[in-house]
Amino acid sequence: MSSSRATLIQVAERAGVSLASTSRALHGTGASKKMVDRVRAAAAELGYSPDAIGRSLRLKRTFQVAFAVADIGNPVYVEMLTAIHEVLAPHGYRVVVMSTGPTVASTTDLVRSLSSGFVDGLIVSPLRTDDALVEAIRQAPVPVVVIGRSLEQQGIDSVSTDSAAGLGQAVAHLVEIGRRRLGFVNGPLDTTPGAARQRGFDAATSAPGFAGDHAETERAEDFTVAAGLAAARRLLSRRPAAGPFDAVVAANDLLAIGVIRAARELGLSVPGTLAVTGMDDTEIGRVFQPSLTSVSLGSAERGTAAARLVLDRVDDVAEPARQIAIGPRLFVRESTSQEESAR
Amino acid sequence: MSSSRATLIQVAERAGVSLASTSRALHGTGASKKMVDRVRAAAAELGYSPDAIGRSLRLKRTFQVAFAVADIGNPVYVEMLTAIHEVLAPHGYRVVVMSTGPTVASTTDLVRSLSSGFVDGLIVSPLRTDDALVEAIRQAPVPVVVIGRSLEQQGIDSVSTDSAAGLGQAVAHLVEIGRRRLGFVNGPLDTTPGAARQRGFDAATSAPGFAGDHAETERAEDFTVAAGLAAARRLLSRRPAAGPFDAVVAANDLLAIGVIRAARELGLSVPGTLAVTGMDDTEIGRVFQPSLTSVSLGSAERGTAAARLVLDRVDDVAEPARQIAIGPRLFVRESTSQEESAR
DNA sequence: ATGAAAGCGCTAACAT
DNA sequence: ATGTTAGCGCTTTCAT
Repeated sequence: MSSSRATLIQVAERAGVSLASTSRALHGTGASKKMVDRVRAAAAELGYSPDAIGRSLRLKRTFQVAFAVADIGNPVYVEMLTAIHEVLAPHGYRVVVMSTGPTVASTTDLVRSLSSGFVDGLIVSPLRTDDALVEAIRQAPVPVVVIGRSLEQQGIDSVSTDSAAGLGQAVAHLVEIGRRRLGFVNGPLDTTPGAARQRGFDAATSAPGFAGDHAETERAEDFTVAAGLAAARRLLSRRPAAGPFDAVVAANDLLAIGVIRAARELGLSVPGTLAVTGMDDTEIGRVFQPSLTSVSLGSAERGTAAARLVLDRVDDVAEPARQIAIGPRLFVRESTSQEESAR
Repeated sequence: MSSSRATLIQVAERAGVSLASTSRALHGTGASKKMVDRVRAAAAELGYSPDAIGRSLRLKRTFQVAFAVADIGNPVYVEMLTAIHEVLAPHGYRVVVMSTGPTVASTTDLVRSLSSGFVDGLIVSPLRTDDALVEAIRQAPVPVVVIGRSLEQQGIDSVSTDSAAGLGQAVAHLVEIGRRRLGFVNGPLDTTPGAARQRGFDAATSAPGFAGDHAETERAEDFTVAAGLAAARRLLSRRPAAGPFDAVVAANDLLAIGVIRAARELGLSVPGTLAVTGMDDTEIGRVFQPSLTSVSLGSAERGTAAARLVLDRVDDVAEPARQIAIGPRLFVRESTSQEESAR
């Protein structure tokens, strides 16, 4: 750790020119070649590097964008973060990771804290949403992009996906491979994804064309492996009149892994006796044994889209709110394949 | 998004008092109750919230700490990030995530960029280290804490772990459960962890007390599942004179998962025919099937320790460099247990 | 093309 | 206890 750093004034003195010329020379805006050389040399001698804070104060820009999520441990958010970073870094933006906590109130507080002005924009993926949060977002002093639910109506930029339709794809696939008695392990219903996925499952299994014999939901406390394991134990211990479950749809990959572990405990082979699908198409699901059939909701694409929206918004504040939708897409893997290689 | 925000001057005008009194009243330092009430009221009316940039410029503190890693997708770093966040957030610090890229040069650049002064400290976990990086860290204008290799000699705060010893624990365990022909799937040797783990494996398998019959290394391109799969295919296709491998030590959990997938391809049961150990004790390893025997290097603890070091350093710059070591610890799970429940 | 000077929002030293 | 004022490092208008 060295002593305090050189300022622009010191560079100016060293070069024997004015402060203004020094600034201009370093930015290459309207300065003679001679001036530029002279100033550059002085800056190099002093090991000068511009101060981000002074610059921000003057420009009223911090070159920082925050990404706020409930749980950075969830692989979905990590994927989004990586994608966001890739879009923003080339534009000179740093990404600040913030933890919201699971409640709406804590998320709302965080959005309100933006008024301290340490970021130029925010990308937030709230697990739960209410009117207060929506209002806080509208009042926010910097652009906010929401990943999760469409809030175009409310005049908020958002990137959404149709997880209900995604659930339909999973159900359709299971029926197509001959499964008839479906269980659904969902997360908490009061969360945005939980509610959407429940709607999707209910719609798919109550549609006129549904060829299955039975459909039943069990709710996990949380979108985690442990909660999925517990929920699956409860679900699989029940014996529907139509016969034992031959497939379980899980609301995300972590829950699906919990389901598979529960199946193994009960001596049910996957996918032989029990086919299992996940959602989010995570790396962990892809490398799991058996690898997980999963509905991709385009985590990386959503991150990319959100980052682009923020970038646009930072430049042009006036445009009307935009909404970008990323379609779900099913990837079939071992956990629903009849011809899985023997263990 | 509302219009521009109220400043302290505006609050002062509204309250009809001086700027200084306003600042003091809001901080509760030496102001009468009357003054405090008056100012608070004015602030509330205007919806005032302090500007982080103005404050930073004056205090020469940003209340930000950066965490720089090569690959935020690696679960180890996510665990560290979570731990760092938990320590720093209560102290009012935000955490900025930065991506270094895999090379030393890019990491060195990043450390040098600190001179722009947008953070009060840096926690960095470099995959590779060289003299230039060490020098850049010493020259850095803010405290830097290194997670990975002990750099106490160089006067740099660091949090290390003894992964070589950890490898010894894995080898000892395998020998103890009767395995005699060990393969080692390591990552790149020119990385800090790769080199340390190689030393650990070599030391453990060439020690006088080593009861095994054979020990051989195969190097993966990278510390990932895909690289582990490829390396394991190469390793397992070889037939040592002493007989086929009955155990593989992997340099981390991701590689171990790759090894298990390769074993399955080749029809080798794990742990029956082939016992496999990982390292890092990640969530993904714990929920994998079979769950992974793994050497914990205390990712969360290292993150916590690093965050505390930065915090101390921000307050007191003068203290001599400190080095904190977190001991490795073996967790035995299904991938090396003889009595694994049948699939 | 160059220089002088204002001012971004805040805190703290100094004066009253 | 309260007010006045300087100044953190930078960019940019304005004048030359």
